[in-house]
Amino acid sequence: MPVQYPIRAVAKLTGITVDTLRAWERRYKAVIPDRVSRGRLYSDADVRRLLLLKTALECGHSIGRVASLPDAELQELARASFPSSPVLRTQPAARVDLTELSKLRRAIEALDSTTINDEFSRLALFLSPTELVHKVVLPLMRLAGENWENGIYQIAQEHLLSACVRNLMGGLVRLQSRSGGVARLLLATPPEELHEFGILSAAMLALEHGFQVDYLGPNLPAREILAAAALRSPDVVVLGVLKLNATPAVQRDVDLLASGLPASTELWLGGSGAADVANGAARTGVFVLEDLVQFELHLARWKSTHLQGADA
Amino acid sequence: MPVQYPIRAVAKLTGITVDTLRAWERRYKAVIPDRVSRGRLYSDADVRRLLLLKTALECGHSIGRVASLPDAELQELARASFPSSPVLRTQPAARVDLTELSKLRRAIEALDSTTINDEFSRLALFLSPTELVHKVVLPLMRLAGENWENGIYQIAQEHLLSACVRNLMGGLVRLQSRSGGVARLLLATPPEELHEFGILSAAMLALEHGFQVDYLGPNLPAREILAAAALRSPDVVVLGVLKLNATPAVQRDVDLLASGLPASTELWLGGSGAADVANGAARTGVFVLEDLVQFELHLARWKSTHLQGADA
DNA sequence: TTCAGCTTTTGTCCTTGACAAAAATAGATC
DNA sequence: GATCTATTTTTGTCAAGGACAAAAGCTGAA
Repeated sequence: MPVQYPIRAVAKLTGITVDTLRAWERRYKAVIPDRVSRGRLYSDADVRRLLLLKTALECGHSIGRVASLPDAELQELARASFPSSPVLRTQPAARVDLTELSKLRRAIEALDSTTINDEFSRLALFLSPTELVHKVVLPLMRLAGENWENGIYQIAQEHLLSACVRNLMGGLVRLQSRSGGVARLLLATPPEELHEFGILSAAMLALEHGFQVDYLGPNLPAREILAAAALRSPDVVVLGVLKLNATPAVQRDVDLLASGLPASTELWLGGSGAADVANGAARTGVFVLEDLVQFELHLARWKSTHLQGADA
Repeated sequence: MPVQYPIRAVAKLTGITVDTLRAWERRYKAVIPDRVSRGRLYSDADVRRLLLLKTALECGHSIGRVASLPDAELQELARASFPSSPVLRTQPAARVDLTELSKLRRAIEALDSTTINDEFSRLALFLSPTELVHKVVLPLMRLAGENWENGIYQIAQEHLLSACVRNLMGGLVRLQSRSGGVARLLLATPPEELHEFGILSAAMLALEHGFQVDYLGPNLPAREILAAAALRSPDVVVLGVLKLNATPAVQRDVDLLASGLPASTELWLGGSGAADVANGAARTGVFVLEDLVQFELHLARWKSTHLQGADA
């Protein structure tokens, strides 16, 4: 059941004027939407193609040249982000250029949310979700984390980047939700945690490994997390605990979770402060994962032990 | 020297489609812009009149009835129906929205972010930004706000809904970013504020009115906001101050902003606690806007007085 | 009153033609 | 060969008027 969009919706979706959409069709037959008695109906594939065409234009090509190219070539073209002449294209562009990241970095520093979102969606056009996570999002977040520690970034930058990444996450969630999902994870941090990056990165990684993710965000008291767990009945609750010296309040929150969650639900504690608070929580199914590498390993292990069949 | 706008700029400025603008002129001669060799040129007065017509429509009048009224009567008409909570007016509205909203409400209660995002983006295709804001986002937020006070909703629900609305905003930002926008707004709340809803709604409304919006999110100390303002050099800084009894800390933050911002930057304080903290801030360009209705009015006023800049 | 049917209103989409700003090309001069 | 100007092509945007369907308004009957 192919979803179809009327022209105005496509204009919204792609940011291309209705005038231009019609002109492209009339002159170059860039896309040929279905027609009903009154009006055009664009398919998902049409919209994707239009987005590709748009990025090609942004790379300096002219519509007349690229309008009739097949989709595959357009995709390739989008990879070559630089407006160099198509002939001189020397890079197979298998990986993301450093300049891409520096462009994003500058946008973050300048609090320029428009550019960040634009770049993200551009990259999402030709990177697989896996690549997107590993080559763009995680490096950026690591970088941001470091800069934060060095006092270069400020809260505003963290908020902004987090918001944009969550944006992206929304897209990934939609892709993932089709294939059933390996298992359901619920992620949050208790109050008093300074950063959202860690738990957000974890959420991205889990998504990318095919898990269903409920990302509740930072700053949630244990009572709330328990209530959410009751609603969503996840297989695992992941708690980000970054602080090294846990306050009694945080300790109590962790204990509350450990004892309040049903026995069938595992509790994973992530972050450098995780080991400290885990000691108090005597309970099976509690795991300490000090960094994202351990977290990812654990995800893989979980998959292999809890799944017999292969997944997509 | 009368600045004049081409039709597309007017469409962006007023939120009225180019088709509709032409139809109104053709059928009712609602406004008669100047003509040059090619295309219409609307004056500031024309734009103001169109804005008045639009508010008249939003008050339930039909275009055929009001199109030929003189400006003064339109103004009267808008004033007459505005003070009685124009947006919140329990309209006959659409019955469809009720089922839509209840579906969304269930999704929020169940913390089902996938469904929320899907519904939002689906609605965004068929509703104009105006409708989206007034008929979906604001009612939901109001509902959520109430339920929060009654203890039905919890922090998790607020976080989730805020995140999804921000997602939506991201989409609007991209659409709006094209033609420079009317003016640049920077929105945030100081620390200790409980809710993000108010300032988030304000951001949506501003976007919908064609302003460029930098949404920094909740919980930002004045120092950060000042730093961000230095980076983005906005025309207006909007600060959400919901709490009724301002703590000294909040008061100090507001004072810091009032004195730290350049003279050319206005400071708008929104929320029920705004009046309290504004007293201390002796400075021109400080405005107190107690609710979203006032905020929207102020936006419209700002547009009609400051409309003179060039556009792309 | 309420409700089914009819009429008017009104927003949106269509097509074709046109124009101007920008880009590309060609030609001329140093 | 390089630089500059003039001409052609490309391409986004606007216009006019016709058309249609969903919504709103209106009618008369139950």
